[in-house]
Amino acid sequence: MGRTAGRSPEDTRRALLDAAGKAIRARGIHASLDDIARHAGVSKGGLIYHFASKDELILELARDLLTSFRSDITAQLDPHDTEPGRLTRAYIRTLLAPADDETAAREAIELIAQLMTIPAVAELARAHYEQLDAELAADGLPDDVRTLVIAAADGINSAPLWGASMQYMQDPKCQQLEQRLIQLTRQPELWQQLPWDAA
Amino acid sequence: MGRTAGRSPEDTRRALLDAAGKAIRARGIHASLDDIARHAGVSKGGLIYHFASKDELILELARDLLTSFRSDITAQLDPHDTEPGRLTRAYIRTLLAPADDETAAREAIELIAQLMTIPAVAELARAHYEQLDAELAADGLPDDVRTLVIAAADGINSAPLWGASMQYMQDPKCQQLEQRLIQLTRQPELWQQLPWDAA
DNA sequence: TGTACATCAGTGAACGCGCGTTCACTGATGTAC
DNA sequence: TGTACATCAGTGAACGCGCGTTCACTGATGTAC
Repeated sequence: MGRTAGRSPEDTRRALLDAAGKAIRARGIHASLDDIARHAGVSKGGLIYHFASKDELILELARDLLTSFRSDITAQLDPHDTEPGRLTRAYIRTLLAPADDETAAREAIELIAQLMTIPAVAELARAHYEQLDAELAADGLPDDVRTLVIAAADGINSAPLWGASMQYMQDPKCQQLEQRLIQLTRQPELWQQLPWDAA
Repeated sequence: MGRTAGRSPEDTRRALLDAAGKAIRARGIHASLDDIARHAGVSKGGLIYHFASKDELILELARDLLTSFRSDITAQLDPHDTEPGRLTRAYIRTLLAPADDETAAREAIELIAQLMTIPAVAELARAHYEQLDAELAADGLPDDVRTLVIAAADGINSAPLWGASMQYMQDPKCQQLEQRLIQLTRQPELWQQLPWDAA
């Protein structure tokens, strides 16, 4: 019956990716194409017109999520902040931002964890990770402080993966930690000048 | 043909769980029962004799992994250490221990991430998380230091999930961070007395 | 200590169904003239 | 501005196959006497 009235092909494609994300979050990687397609208001054949196979759909979904994760970080860059560590601060804000409705950053991360079963997705994620890691390394912070701060942000963010409730990150403890991590990026000497034992 | 010579049913069960872990790590949750069974030297019917369904096999595997993760932590407890934070230190050591052959702790964690698709596994993991979280909270450390230290350990440990190479944790940066996190659990005042801005 | 019998620990063939993929068609959209 | 035609954006039925589950059967093990 041809094109569904009032929707461009790009809209359909977008709807399919969104539906795929929602379905896979709910039912895991097993979510069927038929199910995904119907939730996007299209037939299975229509889905396959946009994405040649299930693997391709999933790969595109991963690409989409990784890209939007990266642009979430960029959006958190403070334009008035030109000090060393500005990207690291944006990273912290992105990972620790409370989960309001449209901040899909963390949901994206959970979803990526699911998609990792497909090798092509794992490879893609690895490439994104390396790129971001290199940029963070060039952000002007000393290694030891950056390692601490990034690890702590990653840890808070991945807690829900292991069973922590989603409200965990709203916890005042986490909010306070976020403030302190950001302060450390501004005053790395606070950490470095502590009387550390020799390793 | 009845019992295979020279192996007790418990051995077979153990072999099936191990094979399931290996197969799922390699091929994801899609790994077939036939494949798992054959790698354990048993037929598909033999597998189903021990585990009534695939979901049950996976649930038992998750139970096994979570239990061994927990006992890995206990094994890292220092019997001479009776100071506050001793469980936290064992936790740090467990998560940051370099991956030698038989320390399955981190591999277990990666595998659990895969198994989370099954709701029963997610529920089980949540229960384990809550239990451990409660014990860590009762470990005698101030909240802010514990939150930092646990988050940092979690972050380092979960990095390979997102694409970091497995050698990442062998990195001197991570080794140094481990030392410092442990020192912080012994001298929490180092962290608490830093001149923090008011939130 | 040998024998009978129940149960255990499997085998392997068959079934059936969910689901990814293919395919023949089709109505709406865009473009040339 | 209307018309013809190619292409786009789908539909929906059918196929086929991988895989989880069932089932009838069986040889080894354990136990009672």
